[in-house]
Amino acid sequence: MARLARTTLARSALEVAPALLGAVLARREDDGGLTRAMIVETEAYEPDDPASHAYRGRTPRNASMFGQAGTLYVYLVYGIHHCANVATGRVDEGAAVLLRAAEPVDGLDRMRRRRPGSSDRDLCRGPGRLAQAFHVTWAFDGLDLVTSDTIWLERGDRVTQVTASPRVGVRHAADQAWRFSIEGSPFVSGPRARLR
DNA sequence: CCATAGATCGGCT
DNA sequence: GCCGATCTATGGC
Repeated sequence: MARLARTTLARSALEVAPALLGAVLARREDDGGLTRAMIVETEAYEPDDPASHAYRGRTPRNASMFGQAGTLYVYLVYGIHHCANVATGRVDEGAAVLLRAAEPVDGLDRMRRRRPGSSDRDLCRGPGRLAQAFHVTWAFDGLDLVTSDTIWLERGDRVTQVTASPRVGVRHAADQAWRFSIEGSPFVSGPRARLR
């Protein structure tokens, strides 16, 4: 499987977010096990975006958002869940795409082990679940998805059926339809399965 | 299916 | 102090 090129990620978050649909997130674990899932839902966070962690400038926490395109930005929400993002745009710009949900492809048994009781549909359905299924924590913050042999992105088939909708759980800029998902996929997250 | 509550803690106002 | 780019369990319809 061909890796996603850095040039693909070095565009605005609003361009990269829909482009990541259909791509595959892959992870090689210490024991050699492989985990893969096709991305079905993303959200864009731009530099001038009040909902973005980078909106008020660079801090130790969000530093990875300001790295080169392809840098992995991992943070903790609600004191419990980790979320995985891909830095986009130019160095020091502070833009990123949140990986919200994916359809499991390989390593389902590993994901199930990390998420006991979860249905296969729910293994990667939501940013916190996705991070847990892939065992992505703060230890992965700052890794380069373009060159890392631990976690990376692979090119996928072109996706034509894309739905745009408001981002989940954001208070500011709630009118922006900056959440992108593969239309009709049962692996998309959200309070309700219905979008639009 | 839908709504609500509780968990839990790092980072910033 | 306060508040999240969330998830799960539970209770109602």
